[in-house]
Amino acid sequence: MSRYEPHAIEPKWQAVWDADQTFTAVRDPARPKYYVLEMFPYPSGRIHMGHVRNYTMGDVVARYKAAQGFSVLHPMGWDAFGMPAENAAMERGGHPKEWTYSNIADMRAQMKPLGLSIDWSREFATCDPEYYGQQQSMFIDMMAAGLVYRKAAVVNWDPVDMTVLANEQVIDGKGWRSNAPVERRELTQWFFKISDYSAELLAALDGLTNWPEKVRLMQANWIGKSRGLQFAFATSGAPAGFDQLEVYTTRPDTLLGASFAAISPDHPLAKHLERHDPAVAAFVADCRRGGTTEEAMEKAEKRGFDTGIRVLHPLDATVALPVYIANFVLMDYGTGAIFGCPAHDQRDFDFATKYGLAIPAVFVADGGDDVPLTEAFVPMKSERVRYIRNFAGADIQTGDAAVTAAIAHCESRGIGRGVINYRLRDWGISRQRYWGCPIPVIHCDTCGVVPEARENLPVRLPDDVTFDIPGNPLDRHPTWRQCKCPNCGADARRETDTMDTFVDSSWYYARFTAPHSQTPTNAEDAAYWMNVDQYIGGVEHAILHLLYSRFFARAMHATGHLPAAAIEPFNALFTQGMVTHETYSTPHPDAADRPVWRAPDEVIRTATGASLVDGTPVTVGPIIKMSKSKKNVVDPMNIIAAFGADTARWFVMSDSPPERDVEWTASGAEATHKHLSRVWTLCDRIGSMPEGHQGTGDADLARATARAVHEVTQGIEGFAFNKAIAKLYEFTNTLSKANASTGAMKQAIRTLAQLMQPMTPHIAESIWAYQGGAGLCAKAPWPVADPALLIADTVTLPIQINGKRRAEISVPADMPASQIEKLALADQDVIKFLAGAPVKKIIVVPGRIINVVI
RNA sequence: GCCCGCGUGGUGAAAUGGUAGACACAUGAGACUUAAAAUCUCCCGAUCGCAAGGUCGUGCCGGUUCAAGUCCGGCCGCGGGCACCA
Repeated sequence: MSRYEPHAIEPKWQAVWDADQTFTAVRDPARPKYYVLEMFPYPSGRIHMGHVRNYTMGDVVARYKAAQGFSVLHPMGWDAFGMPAENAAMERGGHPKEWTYSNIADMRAQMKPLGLSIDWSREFATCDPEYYGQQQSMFIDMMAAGLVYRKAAVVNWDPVDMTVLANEQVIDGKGWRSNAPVERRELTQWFFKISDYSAELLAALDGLTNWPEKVRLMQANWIGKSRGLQFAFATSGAPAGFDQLEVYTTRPDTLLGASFAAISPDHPLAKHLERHDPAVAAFVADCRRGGTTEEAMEKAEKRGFDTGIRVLHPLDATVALPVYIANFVLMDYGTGAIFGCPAHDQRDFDFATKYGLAIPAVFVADGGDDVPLTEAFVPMKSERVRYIRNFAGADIQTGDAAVTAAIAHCESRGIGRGVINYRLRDWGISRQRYWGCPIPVIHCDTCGVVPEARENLPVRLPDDVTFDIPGNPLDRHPTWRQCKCPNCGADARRETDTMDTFVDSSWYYARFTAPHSQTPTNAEDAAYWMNVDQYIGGVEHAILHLLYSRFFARAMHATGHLPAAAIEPFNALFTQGMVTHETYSTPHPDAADRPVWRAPDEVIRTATGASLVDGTPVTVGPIIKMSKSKKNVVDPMNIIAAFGADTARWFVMSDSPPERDVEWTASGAEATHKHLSRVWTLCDRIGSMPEGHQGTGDADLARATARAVHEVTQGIEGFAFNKAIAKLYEFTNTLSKANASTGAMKQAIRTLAQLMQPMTPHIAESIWAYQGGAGLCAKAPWPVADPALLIADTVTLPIQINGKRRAEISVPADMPASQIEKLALADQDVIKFLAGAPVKKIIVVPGRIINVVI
């Protein structure tokens, strides 16, 4: 062995693993399986440090589990559909397909040098027709199972680009590309019936005990279960067919505070009135202007239109309430109609104030008076209230009990019923885009909307499209739309919407179990490999991707593509933190408030400050997620070129716990490289020890080795890679100072190589081979610590007097507490501190501590 | 507004209720060198002290306990998620 040269050893071992097919996943019924998956990347063309961290984590788990004897599946693929490819085509010309596949080739080439234990034979991209064809086939199955439907839905419409925009693409109410004011437009869209599964998706969260609590909570909030009363107002003056108005409320206890009713502009009654009354039409049209984004909603002033219709209060038929069309009432929650209780709901209060409606209070703060309100009184959890218009029971004080009593009371009087409502809405998957999976349906004038025939799948995207004009290229393609109805054979038109790319990523984990199957999945492979045992990715996917995947697994089970055991596809989830870096900037020559961002490799960083090469002072800014816009990115390729993959892998796993953000620093990367060099030198030194060398430290070294094995194993098992690495530092330091026999030293460094292998596989293989390890380190069984060696024979116990540490004694580990007590009280320091004071109590925690209380 | 999480040295961080700061980064001192780099060694929470050692110290205030970074209550600060959801 000479110097540590990662560039020599890393490609060498990668070639060895390739030739050996070390990481090819094999369905082996004799062994337990382990499926580890990292969220697959979008092929932007460059890998970044976040990828390195994510895939290294997965790789540590995969390599560790393989060493434990599991049959491991660790695949990689590409989430390859989506808008960036179309944007690139619009900006630079070219074709999304070429752009995407060339990016995939680039990124694969950047990932391979990391030495990840991936089974590349299972690789696919979601834009492969072999993949999206299977997706189309499942779409048709889901249609047959009643899980797909079409309905008109309101979308953000960019009138210049003639396209639907996602909410994120609407900035200040304008299209991000066209800068044109976005309109709300009603389009007929395809939906998945995820809401059928609301209750189940919520209830099953309880079983996901190996998911972060935070993610489960976010999903629960997203599904948004609420309990309330649904009842019908009797109307007067309403058009025929609208003699009842259904409303939903979570606060039936405030029913006596009703002063108006309001319906959504999209409510059937509003739509009916719109057709007959130009004033209503104008108001409703006005409501529809403006985007559907959060900001647009928040800024929108509450506005209403009095329809002239009245409803009778269900508890007091002498009270008639006006019915408004109101812009703040949502059609797709509850019934699209509400009763307004201004005294106890801020929105209703604002509305009532604006339109001069009554504000009758139902309750007041306990001890308070029924005085006119200046804002809605919404009691906090801790506040007690006194009902002044209580209809349901005598001494109801808390919200929940009041609601329960109110529901029971109303039900007993025949007014409505208690219902459970969910916030979760059906999943709209239509996108008016080219670069996505075509929705495999056909519009026929006689048969209506029918699924494409199976034998015609995949419905392929046409290659001859252009992006020089706005709109969906599939819409204006000269021939692609034309087809025959699979039902009657008449001329028909293809659907030109494509699917949301979240559909693609909702089942890729299942496809990895049989990536070349002629059906979406293969029963034996799915049964063997599912579920994903460990899923790893960013917390930004905590809601949508993971919820859609949970729904999709259920839908795949319902349509016979996954076993019942796989309806929760991810047994364990880990959400890793981001890779961050300092930001650097210099003043802008013209605009002082606008900094010029500087990349780390332009900046010379010292302990006290930073400057450019020419001496220009640089402002060191906050440590934030690496991003192109702030230029605070370090290209993994540069790090690999400078120090090798093992250094990059070790560094991203050390110091910070994996769920937290990790800051990339140049000094840290260098220090990691130095450490690996020291390990290399140590290996060299041990390798050149004379054969029969004897030392006095064999027993100590054996104990240190056992402890290292134990603690590194625990660290990896518990996703505490930073702690595992700290133990490896400790063990390396111990080993380099040890005075033991040649055989013991060699044994210890082979174990060190094995323990390092999940993190730094290349240097581990080199050490393993050099020190006479059998076969590949990657395939060697994980070391097991001898439990006898983990127990120390003597322990040092601190002695506290009244909780303050004053002395310590060393005793045999198995000494009984009574004897430790005597020894402690006989200790010179203890006697000095007691100064003759009587001992009230003495606590001996064996192996831990002694506390003397005086 | 609602729901969650987090506050420990100059820095990243450790710590089944039981010796706070393991491990590492940075800084400083030293060895080697003509010199530098590389490498190696040592110090490294604050404060008093020549030292031995003492006192204080995990955002702030209080509580439980023989013992609290850890448990409980109340503040302050930071971060995340959701949000006209009736």
